[in-house]
Amino acid sequence: MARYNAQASEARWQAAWAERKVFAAVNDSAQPKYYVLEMFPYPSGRIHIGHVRNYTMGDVLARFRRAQGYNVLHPMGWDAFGLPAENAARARGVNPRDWTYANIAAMRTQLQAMGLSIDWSREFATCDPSYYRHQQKLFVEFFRAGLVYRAEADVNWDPVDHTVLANEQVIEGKGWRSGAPVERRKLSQWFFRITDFADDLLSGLGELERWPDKVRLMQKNWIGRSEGMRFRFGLSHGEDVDVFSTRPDTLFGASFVALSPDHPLTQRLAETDAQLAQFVAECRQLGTAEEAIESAEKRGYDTGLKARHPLDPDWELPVFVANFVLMGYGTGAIFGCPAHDQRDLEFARKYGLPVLPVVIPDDADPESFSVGTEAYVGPGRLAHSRFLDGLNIDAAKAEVARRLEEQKQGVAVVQYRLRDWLVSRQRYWGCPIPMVHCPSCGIVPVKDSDLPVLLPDDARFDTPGNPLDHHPAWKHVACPSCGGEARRDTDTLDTFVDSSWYFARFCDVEAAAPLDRAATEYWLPVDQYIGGIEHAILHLLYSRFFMRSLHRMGLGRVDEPFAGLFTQGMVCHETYRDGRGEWLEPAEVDKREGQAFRRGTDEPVTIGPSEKMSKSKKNVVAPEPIIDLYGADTIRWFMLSDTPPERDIEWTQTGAEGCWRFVQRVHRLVTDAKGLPPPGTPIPADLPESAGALRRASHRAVAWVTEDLEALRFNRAVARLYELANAIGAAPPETPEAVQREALEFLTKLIGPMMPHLAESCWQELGHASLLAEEPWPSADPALVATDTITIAVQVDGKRRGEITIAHDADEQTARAAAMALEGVVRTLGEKPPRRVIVVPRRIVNIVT
RNA sequence: GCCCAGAUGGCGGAAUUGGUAGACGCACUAGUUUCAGGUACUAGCGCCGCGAGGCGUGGAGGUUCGAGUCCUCUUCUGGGCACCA
Repeated sequence: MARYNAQASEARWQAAWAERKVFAAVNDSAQPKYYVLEMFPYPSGRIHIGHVRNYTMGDVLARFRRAQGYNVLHPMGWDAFGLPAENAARARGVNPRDWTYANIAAMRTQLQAMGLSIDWSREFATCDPSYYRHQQKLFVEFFRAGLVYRAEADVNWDPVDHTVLANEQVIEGKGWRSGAPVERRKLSQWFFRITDFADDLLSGLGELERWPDKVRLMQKNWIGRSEGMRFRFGLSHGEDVDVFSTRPDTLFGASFVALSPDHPLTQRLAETDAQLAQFVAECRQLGTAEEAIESAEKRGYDTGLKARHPLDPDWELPVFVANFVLMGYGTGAIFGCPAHDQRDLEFARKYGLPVLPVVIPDDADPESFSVGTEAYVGPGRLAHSRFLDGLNIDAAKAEVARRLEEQKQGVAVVQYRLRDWLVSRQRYWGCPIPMVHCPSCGIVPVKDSDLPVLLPDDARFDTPGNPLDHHPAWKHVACPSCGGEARRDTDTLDTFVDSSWYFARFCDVEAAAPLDRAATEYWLPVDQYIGGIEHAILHLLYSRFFMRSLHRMGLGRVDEPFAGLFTQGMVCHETYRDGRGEWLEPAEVDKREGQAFRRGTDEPVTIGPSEKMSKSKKNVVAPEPIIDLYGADTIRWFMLSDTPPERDIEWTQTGAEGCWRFVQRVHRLVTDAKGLPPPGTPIPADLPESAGALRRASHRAVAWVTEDLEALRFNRAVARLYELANAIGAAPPETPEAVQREALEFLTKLIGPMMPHLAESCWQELGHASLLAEEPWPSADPALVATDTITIAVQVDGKRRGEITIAHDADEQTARAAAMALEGVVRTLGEKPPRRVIVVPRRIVNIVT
């Protein structure tokens, strides 16, 4: 019998699907819609095995929902702007655009070889001018709506490469490429006003029921909402300083006020205080360079100023500048309450400041309770706090708030950790910011009719810094407003902007406006979004912000872009090292009798733990050779098998071989079936007893696999399909052919979303002229899913002593009688009469002595 | 340091959500087929024990007729945030 030829089959069915445009989504359909999207890839040049897992999962869902009758949108695009293209240009002199589009072409071919049910007519890359022109248009809209603004900001500046670095690109205080110590510089930069939506982004998380709790929690922490008070201390030299605190209840435990080294008052004081200036400079240096390494020691500088306590004008507190007070949070100044804040405590101990507990645990004595090296942050009642004494924390906060607000000294505020989103990048390969700086008119947006602002083709990459800024002509333009000489903004947008709305563009890629209202309102939100956990905060938060902004600007109505989110695990592999400790690639290793050797030799190799695939450890497995050897269906099946999709999966050669064997086995089950009746033959009414088992197994498989796919439990669906294949293989030869046909058709349809090429071949083998991809999902007969007899366990005192098989609707008496008659039960009970018999219908019988 | 998640055979994992622990796959063992390798097929496969039986879901307690599942404490592993007042 001919083996299944995956290569021939896969090419053939891919062509058939393409020819009939099976996967084209229609924008006006009476069917319910289903939008499934995997996070689009960066065109690095080749797909890796993580992509294979990601896109396989999305494809299973897309095919499954399509078979269920949904109008499915399953598009693909390219997150095509970014640093690697520019680095390639610098290193090898290639044009970033040529490099990117060549990579896209290569990866498209590879993805298509996987047989994904993608509507390729909607493909675009974010570096297409036809995409980024709309993004520029949106930027102008954001600008007009006041949602984007320009401000001075401290940035990470690489003095060798002459560019701003993202925080992630600063490693131990040094530029990741140049190795030069990063400087902090104040530069004028563009910001998106994401903090405008802080509360909305936070409360919206509550409705995202089909998001992992973990991601919602991470976003919640990132937004970092704190309720507290901002209030004013009068200073001895006549100025005021505002502080923020979440614990105004501890105000009578205050022993100092501390300013950030970057606080404006600090700056002013430093102008006339050389020692302070020196201290501030030291803090700055520590700021970026050492922060990550050392969990910095608390250091302070006593300014000599005194602060008047807001609730007692006769009480003076020393004013310090302290290295642990951040300018970027709250007001950049705090009051220190050492007994109830760990940082304040460390600071107070170092500088000999008082430590007065004012919140006492309920079981402690206010007079003797003291704080040693651990600040007390638990619940309790106020003490040593005058009119607050005896109150609980919440009541004390309320009372302090009432008094300070009455005195106009303070106000209750909500503080967020979230900062506005800095989107300027001094890079070439990104979306140009469509703004013009005019000496007389200021900042003026480029006219709509002049969009897109195209990247110049003749930029040079042989000097450090921003190629757009260096370009001799590009930045010189006429002011859109007055027509005078002006200068383009030479920065490009953070690539996270590109990915903050691409899913909305997929709804109508031809639209003349950035977004087509009707199309986005039909398709959005994305019903199921699938991608890596590494985007849990930034990309997902930015996209949520974008949709809210578009709503506010009247360009959309959907606030939450992704109704369902699934974060899949990574693909891992064992690591190998030779005797000298050098890493070896999997292809350099042979395994025999559980030992590993360098291929073709007896030199032993040490097997290390399974880890995320990385070039440095050489444990990378490329998908192409696997697809060439076994076909796409085998690698898809592997990715879905065994490991739950949210966990890391380990790639193993033996596992892949097992999947390949199953491909062959399914094909054999179908081609070996002899004398099947024609498609559509009804099942005979009077089935022999022996046929019932296969029918029930088939219908149960349909029910269970459907359930599992709806819940994205692919590994369980795979296990059910093995069971069905086993049941078909084990069916007695006299099983009626119509029942065999039903079982084989179910098997074929159920594997369809996972191994679509094999399934098409089987479908054809079973005598069908149609494409399986256009066939509806099967449905199970509930009567056949339920069993008529069930086997339940019988326990004596909680220990299993046997099992009984009874009718599924057997009454308690029958179950009890059957249980009591069991040999094991009789023997265990002996002479003892049971005290109690617990019968849980369809579950268990437990006899208690 | 703070927050979150997890721990089940040699391995990946399943367990109808408090009711037969180990489905399904991988690996392994024995046998059949084959010149041989592979494939395919049959049987076995948590641990101890010849057996009856006993033990068993990181560890220690607890609730319950009954706990992998619930509660308390604890150990380890992974992840996120990191001076956020």
